[in-house]
Amino acid sequence: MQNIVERIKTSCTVVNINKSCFDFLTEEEKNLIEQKQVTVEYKKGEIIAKQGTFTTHILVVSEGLAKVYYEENNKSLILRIAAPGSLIGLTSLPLNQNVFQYTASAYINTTVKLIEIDIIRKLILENGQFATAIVDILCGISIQKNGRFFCLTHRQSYGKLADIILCLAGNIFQQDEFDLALSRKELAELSGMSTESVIRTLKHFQEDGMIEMTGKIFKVIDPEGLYKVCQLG
Amino acid sequence: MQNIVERIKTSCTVVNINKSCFDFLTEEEKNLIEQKQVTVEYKKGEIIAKQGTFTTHILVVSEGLAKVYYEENNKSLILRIAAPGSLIGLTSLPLNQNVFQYTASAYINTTVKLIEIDIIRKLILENGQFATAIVDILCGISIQKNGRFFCLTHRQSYGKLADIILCLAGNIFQQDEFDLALSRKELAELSGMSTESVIRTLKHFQEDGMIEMTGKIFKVIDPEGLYKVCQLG
DNA sequence: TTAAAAACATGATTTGCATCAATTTTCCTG
DNA sequence: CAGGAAAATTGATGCAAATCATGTTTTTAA
Repeated sequence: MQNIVERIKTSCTVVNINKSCFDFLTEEEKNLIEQKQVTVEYKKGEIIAKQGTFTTHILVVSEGLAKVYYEENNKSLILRIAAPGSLIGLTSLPLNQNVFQYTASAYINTTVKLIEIDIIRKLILENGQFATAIVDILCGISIQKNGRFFCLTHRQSYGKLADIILCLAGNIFQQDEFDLALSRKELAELSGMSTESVIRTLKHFQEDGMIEMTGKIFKVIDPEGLYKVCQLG
Repeated sequence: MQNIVERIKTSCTVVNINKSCFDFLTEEEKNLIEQKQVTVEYKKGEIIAKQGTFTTHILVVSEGLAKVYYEENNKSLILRIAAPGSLIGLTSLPLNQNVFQYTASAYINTTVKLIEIDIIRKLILENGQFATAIVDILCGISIQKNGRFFCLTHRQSYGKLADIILCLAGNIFQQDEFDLALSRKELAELSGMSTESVIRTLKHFQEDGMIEMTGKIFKVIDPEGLYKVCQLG
């Protein structure tokens, strides 16, 4: 299963990072960061960063799972899920954009490291390898977002939900069976559909033998089938 | 009018660049680029870069207007409009992502400069100011994409079209009256709706006195009104 | 200059999905 | 462990917008 899910490329909501940008720092630079670094723990549901507030620090998710979403007119759009290793707040790097461009909240209990954004700016200026790594991260987020964008605008409900399920199994939990931390409502928000539709569609998938559910325990039985649903519907 | 449109922030499809990243290069570095630089002219409709092909060069739009779109399953999603000054192909900067992540084609006759991507990579590594400028551009694209993403997923037809019209007037043509180079079909593609719906909605806007149309000559009469439509519908 | 093709327009029909309404189940918390 | 709240479920209804069908105008190219 693991192989299958890995093989299948979904418009996933998570960006996987192979190598941390911090690996490219010198000992001295690492110290500079660690000196001023602060670690904060957030409980499930708490807001980690609020859109529109000043970005004084870049956030590094070290444990847990965060939801990164854009807000406008009391509506929200989930941009991505930040898993351990993800950076939050990079879009505030430009000096004329010194405010969070999105909100981040904790799906589950989440630990975050805070690094002064000016230090990051300084490192980009001074360490080419680090700058390259940051560029790579930004490009990765961009590519992932294109896929998700396409998914939410061009697919219909079955395809959208199938995509999210494959993403959760393949990228977040990385196994075919997992205890879903998200409610149906959150699943709905993630796939851009109504809660009721999510429930009906999940039931359908179960009846077709593509998934199994016992409460919040999910099991993906037929990833290839789900993938086909993505492509068609 | 110019003031009004500038004041109104839309989820616009264009990224405006105040300062070029190339301004941060030394004379020597500029020469390095110009030595190997090639200029190519594309006719209306021609493909400038095709998704999936190897990115050997970064493209700089110097004249004209290009459509940047993501393709999948014979469907396409317009990511942004590249106006003069825009860079195309930055998402291929990561070494493990050496292929165009989207297609670009010319809306109208367009002139493009080709710069070897390895030179750009080298400059990011060596020139911190340049690296910072590239990061800024990537962040700008990201922020713009969030707005567009939200617009296409959370607004309904009236709001989507109003947004695009404001964007065209305010950011691309930068005046209240302009000769629209795009067909209704292209307008539909941009706003993620059917051609017929675009036609009907435009008619509505005209009847409500918000715009005037004579063939392809567009005039925005009531930008505030259109903006309200964005917010509500 | 004329034929063919593309773009524009408008009315009728269909449909995917949200919304609404009403139960049942699960999960907390005092 | 009880009872109140939130979450999950199921069915009925409504609607925005796509699709279909058909006609008109404009553009293009031979």
